[in-house]
Amino acid sequence: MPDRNRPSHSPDTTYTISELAKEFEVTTRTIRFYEEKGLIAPLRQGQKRLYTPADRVRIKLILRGKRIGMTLDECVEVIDMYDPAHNNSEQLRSLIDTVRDRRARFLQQRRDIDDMLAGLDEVQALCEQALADAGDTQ
DNA sequence: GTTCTCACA
DNA sequence: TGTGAGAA
Repeated sequence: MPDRNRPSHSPDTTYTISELAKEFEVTTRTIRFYEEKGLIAPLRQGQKRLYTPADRVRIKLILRGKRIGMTLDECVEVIDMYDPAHNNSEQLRSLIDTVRDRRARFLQQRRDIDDMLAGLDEVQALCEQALADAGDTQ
């Protein structure tokens, strides 16, 4: 546990793989797997991996994307949009299109989830009504 | 505890 | 999309 005494918001804080694994409730194996897939690129201190706050954010984004059903490749696409590695105006226009497209897909996904939740509300209401009716006849 | 690689689903 | 095992 390096930087035990450094404030967690310090920009040069680093994390070990086990710290991040514990924090995000994944195995160290999983974090190495993400690295192998090119989703993160931690620093090295000899053989040991050292994760920067930026690496930590990337892992957080990966796991968030995963929770909403995105593939790792899709996570990469979204994460890369945060990267200001694009410079010329043609690339920037292209990025705006990508963001627009991604936004549209997220919005559709949100509408789908809302509809599914509404469906669950109906099912639950029916169940509760059925229980209440059964109670009346006993 | 961490690294890597190979196999496996 | 990961996990488990074995060896270093």
